[in-house]
This record gives sequence, structure tokens and C-alpha cells, in this order.
Amino acid sequence: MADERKREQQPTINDVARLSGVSKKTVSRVINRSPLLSAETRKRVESVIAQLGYVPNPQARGLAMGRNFLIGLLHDNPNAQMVLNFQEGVLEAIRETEFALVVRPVDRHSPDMLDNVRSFLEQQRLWGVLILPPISENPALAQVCRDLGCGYVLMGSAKLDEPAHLVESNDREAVGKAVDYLVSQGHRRIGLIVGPNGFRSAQERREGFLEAVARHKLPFGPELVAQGNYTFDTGVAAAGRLLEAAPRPTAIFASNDEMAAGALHAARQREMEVPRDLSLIGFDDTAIAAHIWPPLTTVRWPIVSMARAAALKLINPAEAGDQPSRFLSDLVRRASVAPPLT
Amino acid sequence: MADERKREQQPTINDVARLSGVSKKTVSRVINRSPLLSAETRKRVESVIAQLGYVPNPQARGLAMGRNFLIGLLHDNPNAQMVLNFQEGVLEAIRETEFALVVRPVDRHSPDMLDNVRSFLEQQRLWGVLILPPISENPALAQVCRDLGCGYVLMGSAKLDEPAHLVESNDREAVGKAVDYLVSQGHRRIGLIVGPNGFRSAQERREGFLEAVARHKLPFGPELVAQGNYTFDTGVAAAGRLLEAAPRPTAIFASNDEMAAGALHAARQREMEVPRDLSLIGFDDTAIAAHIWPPLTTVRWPIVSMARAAALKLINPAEAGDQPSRFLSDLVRRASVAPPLT
DNA sequence: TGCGAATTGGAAACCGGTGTCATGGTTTCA
DNA sequence: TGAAACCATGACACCGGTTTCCAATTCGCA
Repeated sequence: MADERKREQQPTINDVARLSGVSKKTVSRVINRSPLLSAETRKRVESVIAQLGYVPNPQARGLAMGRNFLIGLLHDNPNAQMVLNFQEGVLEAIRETEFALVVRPVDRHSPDMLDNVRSFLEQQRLWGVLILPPISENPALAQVCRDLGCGYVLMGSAKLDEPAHLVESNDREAVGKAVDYLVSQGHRRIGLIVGPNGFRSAQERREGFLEAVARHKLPFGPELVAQGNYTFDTGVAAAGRLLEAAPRPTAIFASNDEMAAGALHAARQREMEVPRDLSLIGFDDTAIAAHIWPPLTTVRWPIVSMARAAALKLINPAEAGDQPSRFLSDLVRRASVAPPLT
Repeated sequence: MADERKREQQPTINDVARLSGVSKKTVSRVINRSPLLSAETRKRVESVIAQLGYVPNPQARGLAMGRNFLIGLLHDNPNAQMVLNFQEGVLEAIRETEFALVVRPVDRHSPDMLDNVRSFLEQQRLWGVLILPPISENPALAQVCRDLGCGYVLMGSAKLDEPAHLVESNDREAVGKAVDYLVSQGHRRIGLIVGPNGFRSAQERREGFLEAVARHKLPFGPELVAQGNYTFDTGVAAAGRLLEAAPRPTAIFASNDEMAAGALHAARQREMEVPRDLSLIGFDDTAIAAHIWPPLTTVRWPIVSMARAAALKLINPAEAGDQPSRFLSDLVRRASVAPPLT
């Protein structure tokens, strides 16, 4: 009646060393791809490793090397789909490595947010962290990482930090494309739902919109702008205000999909049909965009690729160099845009 | 010109021991709340710990104890919101502990899924894993955990495993409530969109539906059942089939929200209005339910509480006992149900 | 052929904790 | 009063790797 619950003993570096007739150190050299090692020894050790199914213990490695193989993901993101997509990209990048991903949501409105993050980093001694917007826009967070000697990469839309710590998307240009598309369909009066103040992404998207408006010499004024804070409800309210203007805008660009869905809702409350009476474009291409009716034309962030790039940058800063990684967003055309009635 | 990048040296157990004039072992006893320790010594050591801001190194602890303080989350869930809500619950449970959460998506259709999971567990030597549906319904996964001596808790809707490893929701009863509600509104011909074969949750929900149909003596037949696989598109197709029947059902219960959203889409394609021409109820109360038009009446899984319970069960199996944790779901009434036209 | 340099492998210390067992002091009970 | 039981505590090995330092071997070149 053996104790079956007991963890099956896994082979250690000592077993490998003994079976291949070399010292621990030599095995360690094989694992860490040390160049000063005869090809023959390496092959012999590798075959023993394969035969035993040996896997180095990350704990022991981490302890000895003074850091572990954990990458943290810090987020406070209202957009679940985006966070999950991001996770997917990171995991793709670290699949064949010894790294693992630790997620840590953060409450950006909490007064002790920084202390929380600090104690988390102190305790877990992570290799580094990936920080998603909007908290990536908080410079104090990056400072905490620097203080603690913890690696970090920020996701964002502008110059938040040194390029070595940045992966950015070109929201501004992408919004431009969206407006271009509306104009090509014949729209001239285009409303804008901006995101919350203090969000870099909101600012970038607004500027992209304004640049495009200027480029096309479209009519513009305060009655064509309303503010939301990236939630569905504020989207409803903001669109409501835009639709009271006379003449009404024939199209609305919302700074994210949730607010665009809210705008759709608001249009329905006024018995307007989308896209017949109003064209809509969102931003982010989250799941909701494809699943509402009509399916939403929106801007797709290449988030999975960005996540992959960010993870690689964190794991191997030297190789990634000091260049920020820039990614282009694309317009996804669905059914929420049509030419205006007139 | 000191090397400023260097990680600030954190105090170790040795520092604490030296400053409080006791041995490492005694400090260790304080950390682990060992009962055989004089109150006075404990107080002295604790004050030194506080003064130094000492935090035990989880790596070293993990190495010495043979397991680490990482909880894994295994999921292959099409429902991003649910996964994230689950994460939230887990994190709430482990906030004040030394544990951290590692997420690991899994591709349930991949042939080497089991090998992937196995090598992940072998490498990371997790304390334990939480497994979300639908993969929690794969008994081979639990077997891998047992083989490796890794703790695990399954989220599910039925007797998938011993109670000590289970946190369950009462889908069956919840579906009953949904049908009761439709009947109370006057519906008699109710269509069912079931989930994919082999999913315990799909089976539970179907059985709950059938029980309710029998209880209310509703008409029923194969023309009132269609199958989907929990995605939007299959929801569209399944609803399409149901709506071809004559007489048409006046209400449809879909086994998840995505398929319910698909059913809404299908109704629109047929120029039917919801809820005037067709009432709809979904399941899960994901974000999409509240954001489509009309907002969807659905069954809300208390997922955050369940996640919290699962995490506690994993961390402290002794305290949690052998009882499975059962949670009740609620019907969330929104605008997708109305009395039938007659 | 001889000598220093370069290559390769090993012994032992170390990372920061926990487990085992021994120690000395106090209390309990016969 | 002595033995036994029972604390609280400490010494030391150990977890499974990496690193430092040194020894042994091979190699190049005079």
C-alpha cells in the first residue's frame, strides 16, 4: 500500500551527471549552451537528458541566479477580450522557453495601487513585467520597476518611455484611415466620441481624427464631439448628445468598440437604423464588434503580434535592441457603414 | 560610478536571524506560524521582520519544500469575459497570500494537448491547477495531475471527480428557472439550442430543459431542438433550423450567450423582431448579453465566487473538506423576453 | 622536446529557505 | 528526588541548480 499521492520523483541534474559520467557543472554548461564544451560531451549529455526526460527545476535555477523565470502581466483593462488576446500572444512567444506568465490585475483608481504593485514585485521577484494600457501611461509604475531592478515593457501609443521599454501601435494613423473610409463613402458630418481625459490612447485617437478632418476640410465644431470613458453606458450617453445636434452627423467614430456599441444602442432608442440613418466605426475589434447587429466596422489592433514582440523584448532585451516596436492597425470593414441618405 | 542597474539587495532570513539574535530556523518558524514558539521570541522576530521589510523568497521556499507557490489556470474557453472574471475571483482569494496565478491556455483540439499540459506541470512544478470547462470535463487531464502529484480543482456542473476536487454550479436547476419564467410569460412552444456533444455542461443544460418541459407538460419534439457548439455562428445556424418549423417556437433557450446572440442574428435575418416575434434566453451572462440589442435575458453563473472557492480549496484542501462547493445561478431578466403574440 | 596557453572537467561554496535531530531547561508525576 | 515528558531553540544537512576557482589535459609554437 504505497503512498500513491506522492509526487513521482523527477530526475535531477545529479542523475544526469552520474549517468553521463560528467560533473553537475558540465551538465549545467549543456543546459545553458555554454560554448566551451566539446561537441562530443555535449552530445552524450544531451542524449542522457532526453532519455531521462530531465527538465531543469526553475525554482533552483531561479534561486541560484537571483531571478526567476516568471513574466508578469499588469493590467487594469475594461476590455476582457483584449487582455486575453494579449495573454495569447505572450504565451505564444514563451511557449518553448522556461518562462511562465503570471497575471496581475491592478486597480488604477486605488490610492495604494503603487504599493500593491511594489510589494507584488518584491515578493515574486519577477524577471520582468508587461504593462498594458491604460496603466502603462502612469510613469510612476515604470519608476517602481526601475527602482526594483525589474525589467518592464510598456504597451502604448506614444513616447511613454525609452524605446527599449516600449511597444507601440499607431492609433493616430489608423483613425485617419477610418475617417478616410467614411469620407470615401460620402460622409462629411462626422461625429467623434472621445475617450476619457488623461488617456494617451484617447488623446492619440482624437488627434488622428482631427488631422483627418483637417485634411479633408470637413465641417467640425464642439457639437460634433462628445466624451465617454470607454464603457458602453457612456457610449450611449455621448452618442445621445451627438444625435441631438442639427444637422445630425451622418456618421460617428467612437474611440473604442464598447462605446460604438453604446452608440448603436442610442441610435436604436431614437428609431434610427444603422447603417441607413447613421454609419458607425469603432476601435479595437473586440469580440463585441463582430457580434452586435449590424456587425461593426472597426480598427483592428494587431494585439497578438504586439504581445509577442513585447514578451520577446522582455526576455531578451539585448537582441531586441533599443528600437521601439511599432505596429500598424487595420480597418476591418463590416456592415455598420453605408453611404449617407441625402 | 556604482552599477545602478543592480537589483537592490533585499534582506534575507539570515539578516533577520542575526538582528534578532536567533537562528534561521526560528525565523522560519515565525514565518510558518509554527505553534511551538514562545510568544516573546515571536514578537521580537516579527518586529525585526517589519523593520527590515523582509519578505521570504518564494523560490527558496519552493525549492526547499518541493513545490512552489504558483497556482495554474488551465483553460480553453471561447468566453473571454468568463475567463477574466474567473481570474478576478482567484486573485481575490490569493491576494494576501504568497501565491501567484499563472495562466495557461490550452488547445483542446490539439492532439498533444495532454503532453503539453504534462510538460507544463512537470516544468513549473505548480502547487496546483484550476481547470475551467470545457476541458475540466476531460478525465485524462485530471489523471495527469494525479500522476504528477499536482493538486487540482475542476470547475464543472456535475460529478466529474471526487468532491474534494470539484466546484460546481447547478446548471440544471438554473435552466429550470429560465423555462419557468418563459412559461409564466405565456410561452408553450419553446425551442432549445443545445451545446456540443460530450460537454457535461451541455448535457446538464439539456436535461434541465427537458425536466422543465415535462413538468410543465409543454409540447416537445425533435423539431424543437437544434445543436450548436457554443459559438456565435453555430447559434445562427441552429436558430435558423428551429425557425423553419411550423408552427414556429415563440421562444428559444440557447445553452450559452454566444449562441443566443447568434439566434438573435438569425431572427433578424428573417425580419423577426425580438422580443415581439421571438423571446430569447441565454446562459452565462457574459458581457455580450448586456450589450446586444435587445439586452439578453440570461442565466448568471456566480463565477467570481466560484473562482474564489476553487482557489481556497486548492490552497488549503484540508480546511475545505471533501464537500464539493455548489453554487446557485440566477436568472437575469432583461429585454429579450415578452409574452408571445398569441 | 619543453613550456606556456587554451580547453575541459571537477570540487566546493553558494543562493535562501525548510526538515531532522540534538540540546538544555523546565515541568509533571511517581 | 529522580525519571520522564515536554517545551523552546539551535546546528546542520539538504533542496537543485549556478558560480568560482583550480587541476588536468591537450595544443601550439619555439
